[in-house]
Amino acid sequence: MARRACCVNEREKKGAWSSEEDELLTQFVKIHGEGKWRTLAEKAGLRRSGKSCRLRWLNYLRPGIKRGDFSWDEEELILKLHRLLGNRWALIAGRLPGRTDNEIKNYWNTILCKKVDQLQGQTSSGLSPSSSSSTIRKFESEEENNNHEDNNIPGNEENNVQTNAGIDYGFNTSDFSMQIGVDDQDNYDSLMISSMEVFKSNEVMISDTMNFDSFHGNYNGVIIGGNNSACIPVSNCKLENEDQNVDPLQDMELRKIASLLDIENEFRDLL
DNA sequence: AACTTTGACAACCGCCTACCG
DNA sequence: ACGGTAGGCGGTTGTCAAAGT
Repeated sequence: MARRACCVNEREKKGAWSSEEDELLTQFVKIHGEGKWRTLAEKAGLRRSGKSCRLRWLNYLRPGIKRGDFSWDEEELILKLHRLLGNRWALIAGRLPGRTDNEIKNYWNTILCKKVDQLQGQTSSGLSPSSSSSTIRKFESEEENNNHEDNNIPGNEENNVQTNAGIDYGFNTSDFSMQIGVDDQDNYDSLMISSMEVFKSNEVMISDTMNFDSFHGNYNGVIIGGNNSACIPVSNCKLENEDQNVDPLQDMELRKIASLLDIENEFRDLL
């Protein structure tokens, strides 16, 4: 269903928040609580969209937000979780107390992905061609994308479209690291997906919510790999004094993913 | 000193799902 | 069942300060 752009309002202010606006929002949330952001914005006299208020509160004004540099432990944990979860920043943030998904995403995009690239550069000689970053690319064009779409579940119609229990890996075709590693489009054995180099399964179920746009179904002999994860040395680490107050649903999902990928042992300390 | 480039990060945008009437 | 809204999420952009030339 097509949706109109929400919160389109000529009167709405955009751009950086002033300290006065921050104060207004903080006071109002303290009194009335979170939620109903649009009405909250109106009642507080803020010329901001509900979304903008929510974002500002969750990312900057909310109590307990940790600011400043990431510690080495946090960095390691992000690398490890990213390897497990891909770009699921909200899930990753759930494991780093005081850090927001936006902050982690920014940190990854500006710092960590470069480090990972460097690591891969140092170790690329030991990588299979399919797992080196050079083989990871965006779809070059809409046409190319459509070509894959046309071959959605190649030669496998009767086995196709096996959705499962809502497992959502959150990848999509705009994920820079996703590729279909096939020259011959009938050969999907080398299907490559970011961040899960060790993904080996005889029957991988991909849910409708995977946002692949063009890929749904069971794939035999799928190997999942990606430039973000290859050769990252991941030591077992835990944050010092880590508050383990983790959302049980997130916890379950982590377990589910690790189990599906058959990498529970590697991530045991996180689960 | 002036200009350009780069890095960091706050904020926005568009899409999605859940929920409600 | 359907349509509209709110909230959530990830990708992307805009902005500004620092670094480089």
